[in-house]
Amino acid sequence: MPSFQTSPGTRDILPPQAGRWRALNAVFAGVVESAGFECVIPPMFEDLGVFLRLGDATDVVTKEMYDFEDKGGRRVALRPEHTAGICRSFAQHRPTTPWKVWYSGSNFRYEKAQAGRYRQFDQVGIEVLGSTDALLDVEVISLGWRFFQELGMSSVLLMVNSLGDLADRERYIDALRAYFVTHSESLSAESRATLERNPLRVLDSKRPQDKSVIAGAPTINDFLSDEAREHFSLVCRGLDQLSIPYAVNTGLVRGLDYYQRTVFEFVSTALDSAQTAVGGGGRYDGLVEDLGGPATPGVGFAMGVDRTLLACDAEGVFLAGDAPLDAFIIDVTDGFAALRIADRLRAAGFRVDRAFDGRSMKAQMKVADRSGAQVAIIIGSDEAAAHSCTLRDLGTSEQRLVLEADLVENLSALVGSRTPRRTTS
RNA sequence: GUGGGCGUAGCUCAGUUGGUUAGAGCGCCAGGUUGUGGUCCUGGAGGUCGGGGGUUCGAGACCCCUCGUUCACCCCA
Repeated sequence: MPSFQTSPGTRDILPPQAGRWRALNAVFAGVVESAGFECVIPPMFEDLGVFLRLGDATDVVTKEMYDFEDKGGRRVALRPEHTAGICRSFAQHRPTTPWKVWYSGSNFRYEKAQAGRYRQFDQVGIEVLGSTDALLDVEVISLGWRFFQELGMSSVLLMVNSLGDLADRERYIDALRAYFVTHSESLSAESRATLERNPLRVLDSKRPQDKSVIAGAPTINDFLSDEAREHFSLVCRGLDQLSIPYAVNTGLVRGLDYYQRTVFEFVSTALDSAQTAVGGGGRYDGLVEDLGGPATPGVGFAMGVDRTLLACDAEGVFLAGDAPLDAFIIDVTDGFAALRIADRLRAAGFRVDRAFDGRSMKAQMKVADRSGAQVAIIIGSDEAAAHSCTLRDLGTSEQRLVLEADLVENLSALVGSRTPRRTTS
């Protein structure tokens, strides 16, 4: 057992899995940049106060925050999500609206790890600040949908709901509390405790005992203002226009307090663990103001990278790996030819690796084979004497002798031409 | 934070009611093939059996503690 290993809830993303993460990020960036979103990179930690706006009744704030005092006596916290930091950033820099940004990075929550849930977890997401347009909600949702489509997933379901405006929501919470209180003897002990803190969360209970009580609970529908109802109706009509399938789920409440009006969640039916939500988001019109900025509406989503890849595994899709090598150089002389040729071919734009430690030709050939390279470039004493090398196609096993001076041309013929890398000389 | 399962080689796992030097497959290294990979054959390296304590003549196995991991709850991506 080594002296050190990863801390609980964290892990090393090793190749080839790490290559898949980068590929997923690339797919995401491609989707959202096609809609005019630009990348933003906020800090990983912020003043604790930024995150306290997520809601003092939420677990994210009350027990999962990775907070600490730094050497200057500041109370800071590792971000548990990106949205609050991005709203703080907006309030600080006041960019022109609508501000359409995307991000990719780690978040931190002090929870006990389980399938699809880690203390350090990655999300990709988008936020739009400065517009109340319901069709913007649709655009945001549609980009999330397209992301899963481009990964090749077919197990993703979209659930939408409206939490109404602040006043609607408060009236609803009151009604919900009153209802649950009168039925509290039928509720589980856990749900009774939840009821004290946040009646909305009781709707999320997965305990069978609570099912019937929840089924009879008042729904948010009856409490929506005319404006909120119209907004939600536009969202649904927009999704219809794009032929994006969805289900209205009046029990969908989301875990953070800042949501208003539209909320949505993407769940994967391919996941059989307890965590099936691969992403979610909604509208948060009061958050920027809460953080001391101008009253600014906002809408966005975050997708869990880990869970999305788990769902891809379960579906057997998006099995992207790292790009293979073009060539592997085998030098059984003094190694200088490999050194020289590798440098030249890389400058010419090829992906090239080689062996070290003066191993036997057989050993180097095995490494070349495992590397996935298409071509082996072999330099033995005969080739070295003739300023040449043997090009062996590892797929067909055909090989021929070429002059070192003609190497780029001959390799191009086998693996295709490449664009030379930029040099300063 | 609470509860259950599991910790034996790099990986996946065997290991009988406690009984000699702890095994297999895959992977890795070397050789067969002194200039050629993917197949095959042979050999080799690699383990304080998660850690600590206890029971016993004797513990990988049994007991306690601890750490880690995993699944679930809480909650969430």
